[in-house]
Amino acid sequence: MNVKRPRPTGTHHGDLRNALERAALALVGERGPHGFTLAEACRRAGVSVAAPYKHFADRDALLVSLALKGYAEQRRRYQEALAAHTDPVDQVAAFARAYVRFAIEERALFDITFLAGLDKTRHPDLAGAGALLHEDLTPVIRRITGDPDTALDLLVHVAAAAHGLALFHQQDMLPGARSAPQWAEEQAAGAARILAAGYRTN
Amino acid sequence: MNVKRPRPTGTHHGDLRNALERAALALVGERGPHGFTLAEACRRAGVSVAAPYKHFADRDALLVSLALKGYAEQRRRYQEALAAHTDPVDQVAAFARAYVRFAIEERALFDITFLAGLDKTRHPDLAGAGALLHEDLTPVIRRITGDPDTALDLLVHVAAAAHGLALFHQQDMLPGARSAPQWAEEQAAGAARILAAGYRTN
DNA sequence: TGTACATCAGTGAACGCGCGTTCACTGATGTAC
DNA sequence: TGTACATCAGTGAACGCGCGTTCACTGATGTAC
Repeated sequence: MNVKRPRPTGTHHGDLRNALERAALALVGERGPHGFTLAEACRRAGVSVAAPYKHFADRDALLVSLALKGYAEQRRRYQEALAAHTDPVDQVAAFARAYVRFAIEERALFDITFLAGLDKTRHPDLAGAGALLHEDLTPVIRRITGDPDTALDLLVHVAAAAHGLALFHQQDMLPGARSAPQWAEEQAAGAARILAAGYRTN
Repeated sequence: MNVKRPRPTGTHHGDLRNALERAALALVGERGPHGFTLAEACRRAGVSVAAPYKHFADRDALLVSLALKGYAEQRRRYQEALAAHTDPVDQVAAFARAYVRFAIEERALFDITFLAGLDKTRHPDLAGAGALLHEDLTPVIRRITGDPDTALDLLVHVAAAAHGLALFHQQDMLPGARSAPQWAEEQAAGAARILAAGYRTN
């Protein structure tokens, strides 16, 4: 029962596609949004540099595959956050918190979806996956402010605040106790509440 | 009177340091935060690849020099924004607008200061320059909410919202009319006002 | 159950590329006399 | 004003490196009979 046998059955890896994706995530986690190279991922998967081309068209295709997983995971988390509340302001706050939490807990996925510089015009699937997130959120925001136009404004504000807090946290730009992950999450929820309240009274 | 002579006086360029920095800015503007290479900058400055080492210790040193200029320009803009108003909420709104405007008008400088992945622990000057920005802003925020701790919270919220809006704009993630630069600026100011009001009533 | 065979996930060597950096050098510049 | 000279900003050739991608190949796998 050798669990970590390097090559389970002869020359066939058996799970190379996943192994490469895992290696890519690890690389981005260690080295930042642009830290992934095919060659290093192969090294870590214990495989020759030509092997990935049996599973991915090219280097970018592997990143796109991960970006799609990133969008799916985000969507799952946001839907869960929305479902946990009934009051729309609570829902928006929970979304903002979930946004920052995703950026922290799944930093590599977050980096790939937002900071790896993937060209969305060359990979239309990505644009579609991003649009889905938007669709899930708009009905919630509409309950806060009726006008669809200002509703979108509020959504952008909340997402921007969460995004900014996530990046500030990630880049260690927050001083002292504010560098804790919970602080960033908490503040994203707080900012979302204030913004929602501001839009409600308008 | 040949104004654009490629090499004004013999083998001496005369203004190579600046020419390299300008080429680097152009590269980052065209290719993104990681688009700068020493070799390409040399090509554009019409100079051999060894020439930069007479002016910069290495590749990173050139970027650091530009980052410092980026911080200085930001500071100039924020001080100007603050000086144009007396009411602290107006000042915070003007700061947020100036933040987004800097990101748009001086995109390459913005990218280098925030997205090029310069290691601040290896370049302490950068950390110091960032701290200066913080120092200029805290007295203004203190006038909105007396408690220094919540004042810092508000500052982080406003900066985060502006940062997020700037990045969303830069990455073309804002739909339709919202993709205009003025919209992003306007919304940053609006978000700052709402956040400031929220903290005031707390 | 045993054998022949098509499939296809891997190998390993090679390619061209652009990069950052180093080196001995050269020749224009500005200064001292 | 003219000349000798130290300085130093440039050259150009070379280096080693890691990268993405291609290619003919090999050998284990699972299937048909």
